Amino acid sequence: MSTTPPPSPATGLPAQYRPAEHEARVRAAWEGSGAFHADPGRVLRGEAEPFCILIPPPNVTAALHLGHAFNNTLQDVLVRAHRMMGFETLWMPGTDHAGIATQAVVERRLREEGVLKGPLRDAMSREEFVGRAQAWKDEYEARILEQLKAMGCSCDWARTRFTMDEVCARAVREAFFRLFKAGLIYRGKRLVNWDPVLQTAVADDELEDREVEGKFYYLRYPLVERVEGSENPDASLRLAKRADWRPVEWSELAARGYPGAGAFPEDQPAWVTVATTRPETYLGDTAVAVNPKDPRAVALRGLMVELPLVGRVIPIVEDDYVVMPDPEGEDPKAKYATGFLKVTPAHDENDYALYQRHKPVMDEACGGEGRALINIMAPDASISDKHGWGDADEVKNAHVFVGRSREEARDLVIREFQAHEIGTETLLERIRPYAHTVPYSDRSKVPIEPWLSDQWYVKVTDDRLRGEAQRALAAEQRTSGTFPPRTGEGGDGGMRFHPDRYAKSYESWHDNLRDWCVSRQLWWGHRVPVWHKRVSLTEQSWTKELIDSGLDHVIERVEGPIAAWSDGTDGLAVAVVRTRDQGLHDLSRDPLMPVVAETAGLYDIFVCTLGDAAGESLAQHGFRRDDDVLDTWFSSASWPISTMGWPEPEQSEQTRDMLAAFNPSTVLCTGRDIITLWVSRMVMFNRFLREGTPPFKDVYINPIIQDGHGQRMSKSLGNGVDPLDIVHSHGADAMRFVLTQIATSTQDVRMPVDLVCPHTGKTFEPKFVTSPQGYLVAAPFQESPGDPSRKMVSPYGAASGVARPSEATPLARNTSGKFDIGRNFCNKLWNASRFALGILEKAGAVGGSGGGGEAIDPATLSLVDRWMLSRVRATTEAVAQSIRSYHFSSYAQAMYDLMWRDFCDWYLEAIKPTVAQSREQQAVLAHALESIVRLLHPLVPFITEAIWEHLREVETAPIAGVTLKASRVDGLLATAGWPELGESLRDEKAEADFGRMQALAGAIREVRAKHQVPPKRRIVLHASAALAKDIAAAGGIIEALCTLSRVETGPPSGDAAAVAVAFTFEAVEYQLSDLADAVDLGAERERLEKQIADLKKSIAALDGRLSNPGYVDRAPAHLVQQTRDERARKDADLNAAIAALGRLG
RNA sequence: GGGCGGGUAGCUCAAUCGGCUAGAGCGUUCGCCUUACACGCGAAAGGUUCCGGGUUCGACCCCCGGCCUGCCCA
Repeated sequence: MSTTPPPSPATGLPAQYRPAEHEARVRAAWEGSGAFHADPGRVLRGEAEPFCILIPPPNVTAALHLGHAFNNTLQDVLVRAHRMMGFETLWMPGTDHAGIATQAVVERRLREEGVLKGPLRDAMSREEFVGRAQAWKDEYEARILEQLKAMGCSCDWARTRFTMDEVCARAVREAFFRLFKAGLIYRGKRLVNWDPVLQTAVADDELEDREVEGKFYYLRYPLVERVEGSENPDASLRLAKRADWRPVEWSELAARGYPGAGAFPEDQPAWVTVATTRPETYLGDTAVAVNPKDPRAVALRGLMVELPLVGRVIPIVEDDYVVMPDPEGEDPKAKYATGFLKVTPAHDENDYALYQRHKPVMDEACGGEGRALINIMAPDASISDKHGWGDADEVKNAHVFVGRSREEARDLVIREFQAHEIGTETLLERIRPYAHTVPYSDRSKVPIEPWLSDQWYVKVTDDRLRGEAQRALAAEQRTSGTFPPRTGEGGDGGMRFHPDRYAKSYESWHDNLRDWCVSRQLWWGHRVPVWHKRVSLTEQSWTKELIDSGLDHVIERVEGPIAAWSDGTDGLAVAVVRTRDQGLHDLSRDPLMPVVAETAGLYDIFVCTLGDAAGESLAQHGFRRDDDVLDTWFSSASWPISTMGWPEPEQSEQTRDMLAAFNPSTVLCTGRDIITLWVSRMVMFNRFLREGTPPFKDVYINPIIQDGHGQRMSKSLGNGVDPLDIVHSHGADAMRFVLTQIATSTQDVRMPVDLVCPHTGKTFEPKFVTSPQGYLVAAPFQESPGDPSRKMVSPYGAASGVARPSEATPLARNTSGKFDIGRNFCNKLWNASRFALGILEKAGAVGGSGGGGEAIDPATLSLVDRWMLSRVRATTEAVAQSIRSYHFSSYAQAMYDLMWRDFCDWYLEAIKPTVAQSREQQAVLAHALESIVRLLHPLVPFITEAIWEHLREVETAPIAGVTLKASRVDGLLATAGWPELGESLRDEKAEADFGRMQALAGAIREVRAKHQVPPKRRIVLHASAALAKDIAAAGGIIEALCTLSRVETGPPSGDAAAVAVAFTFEAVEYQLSDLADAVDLGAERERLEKQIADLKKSIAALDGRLSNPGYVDRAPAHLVQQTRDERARKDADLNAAIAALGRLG
């Protein structure tokens, strides 16, 4: 049960809203009530429409920053609004294990603690490490959930998930299994981004490019030619005897028409010069490439190149990828190029691509299929002949390099090239400095090694995945037709992006999709559920071999090219067997059984199981489980269904009926970088695994929060602001209001950040420094403003680990003046409510005495009351529209205007003299305030709930057309009804009439201000009979708003006339008197002269428009008429002002 | 290299379909502790809508070219 607030009289409320006094109490009431717990039964029984958001699970590497606060605030705004609107609302919370990122931070912590010195794998067991990571996860999960709760997020906390918990793990296992069974997961040997420290593949988005002052090394490779008549019995050039090759001399090149050959000594051996930034990789070179347009290319045809020192003979291939040299040119590549490219396909992406184009000739030279891919490195990036370098024993001098690190090997290669000669020259031609970008691992901060390795791939390019993702897009958002037509499955066209321009990003991503490497060489993650054994199979013996391998019970069920079977123990597991990846062809089309003569041999058999029991039985027969874990995005892709208990939601009370009620969910809210990483994959998985159902109907892409320097806030940069700091300095509601207000559809948001001095509590702008990654960040140590002897640690200092807070140098909190608007807004709301409650209390409307009775007919109300109700009605409609279209900023802005401008500035001021006596006005006041508080609740839930504790006690007469449904749970505002104001409350006449009164008040106030009339001084308005009648009809509001003592008809007379001032309103001149004991004529003249000048200027502009025949003839008639009316009004105003000035003399 | 944004008051941002004297908040200036709120109230000043062309009766908005800037993808 919720904690009941003390029923303090509203008049006793403090004059300032202090968030800390309310947030904990309100939060406890919410959490105790179960108000946020969704009931799928209501959806399935048709009692309520579902509204569902899945949280983008924050990763557990670090606490949340303002960017997350932003994203989650917007989700909560949607969720709270729809809950009040009567939807059965589910906001599914949870966190993400973030495999590599978490493993990296946990490793870093272990190293800081001194637990870890050398490589992780030598220091502890997998189980021990996972335990450590689990502890980290527990710590940060708790912090993150606490942050979300402190922000007011109304998640269904009882259903909180973690991507590695049992429920999610079950779904991930099933998803992998079904994809595997469908032939959509395969094993491939590819170049990956290899992190040699963490020793895992990393994704492209886990890289950062760094500008490096490197060097270009120019290496001379001797040209050779096959000795005529030599026979190579092996057909393998690699194995060719030394005697089979002879050096080519410059004179021969000259004879072949090689440009420039004449400049070299005729009888000396000739070479080509390759330029490289990574000379150590030359050990893996398997070709030299030249551009076919290069004039030297023709002369080189038929020749080969011998790799110096190691002696491998490799072909020269022609490829237009090669940059032609241009020493004088602008392009730095051409400027530094020699026109010859060393090709190291196993250690460079571009070279790998080039190899694909020249595979036959390169493989042949190296001795067969796939042999030109020579991997010369171990997983730690040291030079090794154990990972695919097959000819290290055959070539000369190779072993001097083995065992060296990348850096040592580079130096050694250079020294060797310097020490050896070709003819009269050294093999090293020259070294030039060269600035270039090198990809570094975001996690371990070392250069990435493109590395050839066996990995698991999801065949996302298959139509069952990519096609489904493309067809999910709403028809009107599609622009390209490059994907196959619809398959007729449900869910096509069900998904829409907001703002819609992001649909294009989504589309083009899929157009250029490549298969997705899902294995990671980590310990923290979902372990790949595949068991492996290498088996020798021949046509005669394959059945026996498989039986010996423990696959006996499956043999009879083998059908077709892809074999699948039930394991017979738990009735669940099915497995698929695949052949070994011999080359680089598509494995999924490679039949295993039956074995035929040409495929007989060694096979790698991979078995995927659903349950571990099957795995254990395989293990007994020598199968070994894959060590790798899955890419985090694999489990993220399952998030929409794993959280709801797929594949067996009925197994637990928590997940029962959830999929049926809430999949697809309503909207996903996320950042635009996530479209490619996550959105696409969720769509593929959800549609593949649930018969075409998309995971969500809408995708809302929120802007990005930048710091004061325009840099994106991020965990890894360390420039993030803890939302709890803002909650501390401004309150959760102030933060939420401002975050909503800045969520426009076009712009990212800049958020200048200050520090709060922990010694003095003062806010100040920190000193900034450039971080090692090149970003502008608050210096780790800061000085207290005004007292440099007192120091503190900045949040960046703490996050980056550069500085550790202590008692003497405590951690400073962040804040930002941006949130003042929200704080002020809350304070305004608080005081308006306090004031209104005080009035209602005095009138006896609090506590059940003033309610009931006949509904008030709005038509009988005073002008200001009708106006207020009309404004509330209009805003309710505008806000609903803003929410429907995800225009968060306009929601906040509409509420700001309604609460502050309309309700406080005009309505409350206008009713002050009358409300105490008018029960009708009290009813309007109560209904208007209550509507505003309800409309504001999704934006500022704490303060509105705190006000509601008092407001819900108010009872006044009902107003026809206003429906404010009661709270559904524990009397909480969070479950109260969204205000419903009927069309009957629309009152355009009241809005127009009140608008006139506002303009009149403005005119009078301007005179008061110009003449510096003391605010309390009551003055006299001399109006025409007609205006006096309108003022009277408005019910005394002009008198209140302008501090008038009275309204007189007719001009001032006697003494009053001498100190009266004229002003114009609606082109008629009126007078104000009793402004002061004497009027400052100079000020009055100045005021009128300025007014005349302004009027003349706008009349000239209007005349210009009207004198344009094109405008009068072609513009819509009503606009032309409008302009003419405007012109007439201005003219009358002008005449009145001139007359007034004339009278001043 | 391809794609998508942004450039509007000193600052941060609005401006619906091409049509109001281009609007807010902060800051500034002037006057006020007016019995809800100084985290407030009243008033004011402040604009070559990045530059150059074009379409149009009319352009912050549409088209072309350029400059600056941010992001996504390769």
